[in-house]
Amino acid sequence: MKDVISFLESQPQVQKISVPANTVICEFGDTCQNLVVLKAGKVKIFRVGEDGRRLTLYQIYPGESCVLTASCLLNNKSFPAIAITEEDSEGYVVSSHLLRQWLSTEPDWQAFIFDLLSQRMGDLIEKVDHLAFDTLETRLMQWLGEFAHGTDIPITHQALAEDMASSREVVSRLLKKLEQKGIVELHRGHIRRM
Amino acid sequence: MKDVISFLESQPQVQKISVPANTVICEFGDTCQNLVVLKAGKVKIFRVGEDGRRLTLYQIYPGESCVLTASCLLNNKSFPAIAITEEDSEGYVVSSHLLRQWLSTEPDWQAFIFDLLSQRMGDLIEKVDHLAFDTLETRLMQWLGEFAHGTDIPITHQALAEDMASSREVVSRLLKKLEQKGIVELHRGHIRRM
DNA sequence: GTTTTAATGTGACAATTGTTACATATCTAT
DNA sequence: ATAGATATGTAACAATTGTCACATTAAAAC
Repeated sequence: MKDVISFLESQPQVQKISVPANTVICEFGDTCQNLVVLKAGKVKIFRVGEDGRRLTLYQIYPGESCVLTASCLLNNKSFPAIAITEEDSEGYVVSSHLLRQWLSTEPDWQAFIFDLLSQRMGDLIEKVDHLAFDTLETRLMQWLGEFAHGTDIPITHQALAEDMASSREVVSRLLKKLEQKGIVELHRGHIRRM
Repeated sequence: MKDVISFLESQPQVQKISVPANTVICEFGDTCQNLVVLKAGKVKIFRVGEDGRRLTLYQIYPGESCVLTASCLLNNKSFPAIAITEEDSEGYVVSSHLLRQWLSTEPDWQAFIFDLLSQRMGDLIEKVDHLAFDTLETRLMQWLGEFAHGTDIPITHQALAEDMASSREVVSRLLKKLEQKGIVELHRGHIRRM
């Protein structure tokens, strides 16, 4: 639930960990040993295609944890993506053993894990949906739509393209189109929703 | 685990249900009341885009259950897809209440549910991956590759196209290409892997 | 203030996928 | 055997996306 953090704080077995920004936490194929619940910072989980193109699967914010890690731990699979801190981050380290134990003994922990799993399941289905049915322009608008009107969204076209497994030129082109429609204003390094 | 069926058989509270082939079990937006564990038959879960195009998310075989339903039940969300029986099917009906209760009291049930969740999570990530990085031709080959060489795969181009959110003509065209490469043999109503 | 670096703009063209509009072939029912 | 009905083939064209090759511009570093 929302208060995993305070629960974890109260557990003496649980270690804290700090990781600087832009650090690879999990490589593709890694065997996960622990589940980390994020206390502060931001982590991005993405896949890399054979040609190097990337696709962001989801991001992890404070109070959340990585569903893929949980899935790996619970099924002894290897990590099927890459995880990188986008900001200086800290979190609580929960061993595979504790994860399982608490699932039986701590209803709140169980709820937290289930919430995690089904939340991300929904995210992934949405992602599948957008990839299968929507044009890149629609997906771009959808991405931008997650920010409030009048917001300066700090992102480069390159980063946006990587997020969507597309290329910079295509994203630039489409953004220009959106600017002509009056939906955004383009500036170097940031995009403003109108 | 593998023996949910015998576990469920031993529970007097659990009702059985039979559904004929090609019946819609869950509509988009439905509120799920029960989790059904499939005993026999086959169920397909798919999304429908605005233009009517479909995309199969996954299929459910005996001994399995619908992860989306579980996710809905555990988080009180509405069903985000459509479920249809592809064959005459029967299953065990587990109420939301029992589902939760057993999660605390029955380790095997807990394992079954977690397995379900993380298995499908993996499937969805694969699906995202293919949609984002692979051409339709690659996806077709991958689909066909799940069958043994020399197998007659009973499917029409139309059905294949629907499965991949594409159109019949494109699939026909690509299949022809694969036939010329000697990868498949095309016949009316079935495709033979070589 | 120049220089350097990073970000963006753009045109031309290729590849993939979708659409339209039929033709043809193969099964099924009578 | 003939008449639907269903499945497949295919050509021509449009739309979307990707790629290449640069030009331009804004910010950062010196």
